[in-house]
Amino acid sequence: MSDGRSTSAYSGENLLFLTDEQLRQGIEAMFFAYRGFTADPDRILADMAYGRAHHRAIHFIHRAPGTTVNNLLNILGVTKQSLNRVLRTLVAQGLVISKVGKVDKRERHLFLTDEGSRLEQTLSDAQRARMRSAFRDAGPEAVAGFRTVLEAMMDTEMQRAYTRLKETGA
Amino acid sequence: MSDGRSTSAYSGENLLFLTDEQLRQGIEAMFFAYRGFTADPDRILADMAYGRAHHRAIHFIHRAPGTTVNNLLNILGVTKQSLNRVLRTLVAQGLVISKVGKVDKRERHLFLTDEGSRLEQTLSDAQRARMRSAFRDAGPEAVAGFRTVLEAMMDTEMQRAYTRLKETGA
DNA sequence: TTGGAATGTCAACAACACTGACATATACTG
DNA sequence: CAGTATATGTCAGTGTTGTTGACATTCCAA
Repeated sequence: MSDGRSTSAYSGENLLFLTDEQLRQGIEAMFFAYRGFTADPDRILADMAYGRAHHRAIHFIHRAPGTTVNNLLNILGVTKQSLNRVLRTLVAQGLVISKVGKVDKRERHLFLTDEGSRLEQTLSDAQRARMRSAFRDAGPEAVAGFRTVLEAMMDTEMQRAYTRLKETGA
Repeated sequence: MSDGRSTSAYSGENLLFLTDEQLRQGIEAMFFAYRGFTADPDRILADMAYGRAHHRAIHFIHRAPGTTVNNLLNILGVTKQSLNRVLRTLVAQGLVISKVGKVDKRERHLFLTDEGSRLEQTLSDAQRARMRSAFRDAGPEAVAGFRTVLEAMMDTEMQRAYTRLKETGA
């Protein structure tokens, strides 16, 4: 499976960007960048009783208000027990409200309260500030490439979820 | 702090890629892509008694054989207690050996055993396969942009660590 | 020799994930 | 209506990974 430098044997095309060394640099770049990506919200959350899991829930409830628990479960890719633990605290602290569905009363639709929205703003401002700085430094072409590679790296189900959210937001 | 659509007010330049909506898509792309990025090694490790922390330690020991514990600590960004727990199991299971330093006997230099190297191969083959597929689908220009944005997203200390590793491997 | 640096170890704890089992309410289907 | 399926919530137990704090050991250097 390991190519070594065999990829450079492809004659006409320039496939040097697919050498093992290039791939490894990509892997390490993902690792270090993801640390930076989560660092700012993590710092904010550390002072409160919340963690990264709360941030994720709040983010996607903000993004798709009225989403059901099941929908959120699929997006976040965790078990219902794990999500429920997070949601329970968020509801108890008054950051999220859970409304029984009108057409299907088994479903719970999730919304941020004003306080929940405020926290979402604070967290996403911090995260966006870093993303904005990185985007600005890199320029539009680099950003387009960044998005192309990330989309190609997702599992297909997540590509669908991502695309659905993208279209919602536009 | 929140720009709204104010970024589009910049007259001459095309800064539409810096709107809040674009930034949010970037944030979500990072989230979903990182899941894909770790999914394959995680599946392999789930069958063993190891987790993602073991993978990271093995990766960087492979990358820089003979690295000291302290050096690894800085790269991984965890406490020595947390790393020590991982290293202890890896040494106990015979995947890693820890050699007392020659010039400074306080230091421990870390190396993979043959078995450790085999596991590293298995894990990195899986991770590289996904990265290779994503890179190939996206093309060289996109890959260059991907790397540019990720580097801009790192903390400065991590940029240094990343660059140092990059130069080592080249 | 004293102080500081590097490392290791023990203990306690928290966040966040997992599985498995079970409860409840609702909806659909035959 | 009876039976099954779905959506959600909850309890109990477990594992990985991270954290602090405290303390011992070893070694180098002033």
